[in-house]
Amino acid sequence: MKYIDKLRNSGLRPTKQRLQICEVLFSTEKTFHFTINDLEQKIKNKINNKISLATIYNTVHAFEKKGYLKQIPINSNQTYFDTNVTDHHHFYDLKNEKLIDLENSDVGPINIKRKINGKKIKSVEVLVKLED
Amino acid sequence: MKYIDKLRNSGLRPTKQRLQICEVLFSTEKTFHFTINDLEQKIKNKINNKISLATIYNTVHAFEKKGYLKQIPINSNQTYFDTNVTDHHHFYDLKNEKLIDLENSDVGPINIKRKINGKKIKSVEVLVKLED
DNA sequence: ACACTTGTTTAGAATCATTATAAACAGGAT
DNA sequence: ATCCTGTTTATAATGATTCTAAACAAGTGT
Repeated sequence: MKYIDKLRNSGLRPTKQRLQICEVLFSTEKTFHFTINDLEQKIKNKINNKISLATIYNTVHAFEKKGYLKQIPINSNQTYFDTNVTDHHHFYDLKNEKLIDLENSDVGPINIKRKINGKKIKSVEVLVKLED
Repeated sequence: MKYIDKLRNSGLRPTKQRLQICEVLFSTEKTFHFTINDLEQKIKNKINNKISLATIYNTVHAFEKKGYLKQIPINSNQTYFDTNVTDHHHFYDLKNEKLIDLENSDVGPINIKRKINGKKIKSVEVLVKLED
């Protein structure tokens, strides 16, 4: 079962709650953006039972650390996550405060010419802010 | 006096406190990154007298709206601002939680091929995360 | 110079996302 | 089944940001 692998890989035991979180995050083909609150709501809707915020934060952060989720760099009062962990970027519509995926092919290769001593590049993320 | 213009342009009256904030933000040739707390400290050091946080937030946000300051899109518990409002990008060193400027010429032109109906691009920002 | 209106500053309270706590509970190895 | 250790939970603590409302200052008109 792939959820169990994801959890074990993230250093987490496969508990009932965590499997339910996985179900919400990873069962659909379509990827999506979410905040912790969005996720809490989705879980409440899907199963008929709430999972405490502490558990949700905990699990999401473990997945993020292992690369099963990505944080989207944006200044907002809430942290946004993405279930799409492939290399890609985002539009951010300032008026609606909505994120839109931007495929890598829509941006073209980004070649960072400068090097920082002793550091390697973990990710390159482009945020395109939109206004009316 | 250019500070007065910046303030008036941002819809703010040039008060003593706001001029002092301007002095800290815009008097040096060298640009810098800061959080609201950093700024509060800098002000305390520069003048011998504190300015209330409400005033600092207020002024910084007005400047940001007018483009005299830029928010740096990054997920952190604090919001980062940049006095460098030219087109440029950032490295973010995950270990030290430090930002480093990345000149446009070190990234090369970024051409966003996809268009969103009725929206125009306000900014394109690249964040390069660094690890050891 | 004075008074008046309206914008500003301030300290402190309120809010809200996130993190910490510690007690009850559950996995899973033996 | 037992035991050890990790997990869940409700709730409290934290900390950045925003709100509030009272004291104050700018700028205008007299």
